[in-house]
Amino acid sequence: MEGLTRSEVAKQCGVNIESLRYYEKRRLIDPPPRTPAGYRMYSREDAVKIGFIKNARNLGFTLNEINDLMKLRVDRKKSCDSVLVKARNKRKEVDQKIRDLKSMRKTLDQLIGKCEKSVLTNDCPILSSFESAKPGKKLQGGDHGPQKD
Amino acid sequence: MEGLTRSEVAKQCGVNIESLRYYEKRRLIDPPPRTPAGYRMYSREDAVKIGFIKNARNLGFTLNEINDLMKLRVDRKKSCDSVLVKARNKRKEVDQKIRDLKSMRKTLDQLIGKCEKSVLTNDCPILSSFESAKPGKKLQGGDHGPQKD
DNA sequence: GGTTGACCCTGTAAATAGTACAGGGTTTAT
DNA sequence: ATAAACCCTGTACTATTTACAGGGTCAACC
Repeated sequence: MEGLTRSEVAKQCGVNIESLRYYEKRRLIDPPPRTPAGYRMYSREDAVKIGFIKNARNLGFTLNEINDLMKLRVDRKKSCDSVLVKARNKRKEVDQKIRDLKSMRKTLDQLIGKCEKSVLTNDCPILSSFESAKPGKKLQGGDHGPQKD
Repeated sequence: MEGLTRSEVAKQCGVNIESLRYYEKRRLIDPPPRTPAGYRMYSREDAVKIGFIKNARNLGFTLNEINDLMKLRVDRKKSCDSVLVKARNKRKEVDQKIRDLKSMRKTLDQLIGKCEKSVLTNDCPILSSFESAKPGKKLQGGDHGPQKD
């Protein structure tokens, strides 16, 4: 019987053992086949999927969004259109996240630089990391409301 | 009485009204002063802080991590050393997140490209987004266990 | 002054994501 | 055969966020 046990997958992917059961319950992964004793046996593809989930979660995607991401594939049955729309939206989100993180990194670098030169600052410089969400500026039309499928 | 009400801050920062109470309970923000009737009145700095929290959450930081980030400042009282260590660690985390997101963006671009050309395929290209977490490769010594402060 | 609607307060409960644990079975090794 | 290290299930807990019920306050309008 080829396959990986729960703890093996968990170790390789850096997730908690229990999360695997949770992802199964949430239907992010298919229920893996079992050994005669009832032990789950994960395939290599399962492990890849789980690694992906772990990373995407770490980047702030919800499980629902991750499910969407994983369903993004070019399917013979459907036209590409819905996939394209979703992929482009995700791309925009990812792009914004990168910009925000770069901004944060820049701020951290400045802080580190000051620290190395022992320049004292009592205010918290990192708070000004995000130009995009600075309050006091009215957002025009940029409604960040709940995103639907 | 100068200040912003709960709903004003929530609107400006793009957070749910109720989150403000939660952040107060979790001590990420100081309890704001109240009007005679007991209404919370947030300062501009509160709003900046809340906007920061919102963004950092969106990037996958936990509230505890965000609290750490907000406490990063060069203080007369303490030596810079601990700040330096923390800032550098955060920088590393941020850097890794950027790398992961870039990898994801690349995959999305490939998917979009395929989709635009209507190249039909049934496997899910997005799963290969994260080279950094590819299972099947033994991590040597790189224990990604729980990160401590 | 009274009423209405939009706001605020509190406490509590739900939903999502993840973890922990109890009570028990299985595998492996000695 | 017995101990250690796994696995199973169900359940219950944390963290973060959101929703709701029951009630008070404010501004406007008649």
